[in-house]
Amino acid sequence: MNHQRPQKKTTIYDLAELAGTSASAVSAVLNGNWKKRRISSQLADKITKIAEEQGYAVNMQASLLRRDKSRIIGMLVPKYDNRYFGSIVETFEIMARERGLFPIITCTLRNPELEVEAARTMLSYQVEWLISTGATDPDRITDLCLAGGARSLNLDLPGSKATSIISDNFGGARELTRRTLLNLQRKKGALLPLLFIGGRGADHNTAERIRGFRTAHQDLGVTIEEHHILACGYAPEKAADALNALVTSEGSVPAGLFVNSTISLEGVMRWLKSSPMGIDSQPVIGCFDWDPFVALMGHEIEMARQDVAGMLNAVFDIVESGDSGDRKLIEIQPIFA
Amino acid sequence: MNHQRPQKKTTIYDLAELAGTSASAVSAVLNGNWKKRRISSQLADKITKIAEEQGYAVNMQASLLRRDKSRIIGMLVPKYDNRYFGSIVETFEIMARERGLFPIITCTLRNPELEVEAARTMLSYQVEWLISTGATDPDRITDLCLAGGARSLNLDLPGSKATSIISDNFGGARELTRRTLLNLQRKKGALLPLLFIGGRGADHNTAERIRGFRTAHQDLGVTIEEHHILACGYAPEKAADALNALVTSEGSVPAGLFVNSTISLEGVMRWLKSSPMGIDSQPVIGCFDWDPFVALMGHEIEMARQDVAGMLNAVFDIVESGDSGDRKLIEIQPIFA
DNA sequence: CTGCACTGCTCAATCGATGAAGCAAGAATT
DNA sequence: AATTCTTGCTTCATCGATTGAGCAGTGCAG
Repeated sequence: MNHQRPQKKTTIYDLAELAGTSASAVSAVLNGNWKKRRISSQLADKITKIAEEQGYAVNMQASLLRRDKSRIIGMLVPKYDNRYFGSIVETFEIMARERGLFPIITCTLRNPELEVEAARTMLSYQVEWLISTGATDPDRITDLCLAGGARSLNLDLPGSKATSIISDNFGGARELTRRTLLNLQRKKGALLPLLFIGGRGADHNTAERIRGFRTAHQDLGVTIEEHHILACGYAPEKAADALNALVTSEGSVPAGLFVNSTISLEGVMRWLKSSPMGIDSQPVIGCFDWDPFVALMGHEIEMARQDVAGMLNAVFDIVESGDSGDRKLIEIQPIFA
Repeated sequence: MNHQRPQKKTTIYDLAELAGTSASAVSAVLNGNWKKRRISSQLADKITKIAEEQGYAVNMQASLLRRDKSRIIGMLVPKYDNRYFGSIVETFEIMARERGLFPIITCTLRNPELEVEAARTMLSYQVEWLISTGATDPDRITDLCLAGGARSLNLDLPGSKATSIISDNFGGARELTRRTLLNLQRKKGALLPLLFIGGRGADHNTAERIRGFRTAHQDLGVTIEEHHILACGYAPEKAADALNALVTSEGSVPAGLFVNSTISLEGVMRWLKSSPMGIDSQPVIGCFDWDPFVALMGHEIEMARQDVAGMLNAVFDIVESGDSGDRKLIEIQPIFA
């Protein structure tokens, strides 16, 4: 048996006693403003040394209670299961730390109730800012923040009550569609309309991407089949089901696909793999989102990679300027390989 | 201009004034032990209603300062850029919340200094437990926790000073190797030794997987080529470089590969795609880790999927039993499709 | 009519860190 | 010698929530 009982925590009072001084001197030394408070450098050195020996760490709860700013920044994110959100979270943490902020992240599993509960918890922890990423009801969260003394921003999906930073979904989809149409022309020798699959018709991003999809077809003079716009949801199975239904009613699938996320693409690829169609009749694909393995799959798949660093730079510009002034919609161009 | 100045935060004193009662009654009501404190249900209802109207949220900093347990559980994770860690983080959050714990997660980018700094910060936030996932120096973190009044566990990579929960790397690699050898035999009609690629030879997991790799070859009476064990690091480029070097010195690559992570696999696949070898001479692959798109790639790739839920159940069993007693090594069997 | 139990609350100390205000002793100025 | 200034600290109130102790008022037994 090896009892690893963690020790009782050291406080500034313990350090003060060890150093034969007062807690307030210790506090002044440890947060670096001992010059302002006219503490001698001998005492400062002594206290610093003792603090190190004792492995002292401030009690943030006590410290933050006293201060007026928490320097905590929260983020709500739907899932960690794809490269887009993974990259958002990782970049967010790095950028927050670079600015001396402490990031807290929570995933809400696309569950509206969890979103609200998580937001409340974040407010309890005194976040100064709350970034709602891909939230189902961002305005609800903005209201909570407003009542709870925090500022809020929306990322990825826009809301109407706070500034929103999103991809240029229209422009990105238009370009992705254009590229995919040309890839298809190269392969088949003709301009043929694409199938749009994945996403929720009700959400802003999907609506804008469908608009870009339409515009790109128009640009090239291609007529869209209206029943080939399938905003069937994001889950992989939904995409597979939608393709099955299409084959049942029409006997085949278009030669080119616009897939609305890597999550949907997972369903599409699974379906294609098990489909009765021959390998050489595999469709040309464009995907709105990026994944490294997709880039390596047999198919040449065109991908629109959302500019995560660009979006988060915009977020932190606002956070640092402290300007939650008027609610803007900031659109960031996606990147093409 | 739309000044979204967040309001000053409501405290229990504000609520007490509004309800014409004392802060202590408000506190008792809001944390649900008003029965114990003999508050009438009329007053309880009144306070609850007012709190809701005001959008009150406790100040956790103040609350935690007073309580003895923080119910905060921290996790250090190297990256968010693959399905394994993504799944660990997501499952960790869910399980923590189910148990009334507040999870804080930080990624350390495989940077030893960041690991230590992040651990210190977590201690400042009064975590009760700190889970080090894939840490480069888990024992250092355990020491910090011990000094700082927290308990610690290691996940994914073991340490010597705290209980560690890891995959059964030996058993998993042995089974994965066996399956890959048989796949290769099915394809080529003969038992041929595999190439091991990826990971760091110095880390426990890679060493154990190499041991499993050897044992599986022995089991089937296949002789390993010693210079075909390439623990070249995890980054994709490292794997590609190692393969290039091999081709330069030997002119070709073995017909079967054991790839030590999806990250390394990314490099391997990239290299294969651009390699001069014909498509039908693509090697048979086994990968220690899982990714949904890999499962869909043209190749039949055998994958050992680490049992994230199983590992985290073991973590929370220990957390809940409060038993950091003796340091054990708990190994969880990976899952084969 | 006194004593005791019970109900329904309030008071005040406390958690640890912070910083404005103040104090004592020596140095410098008049 | 009397005064101001400067240095180097300490004291104490404060942040918001929690909780043991205590206090009025009512009900009921003896």
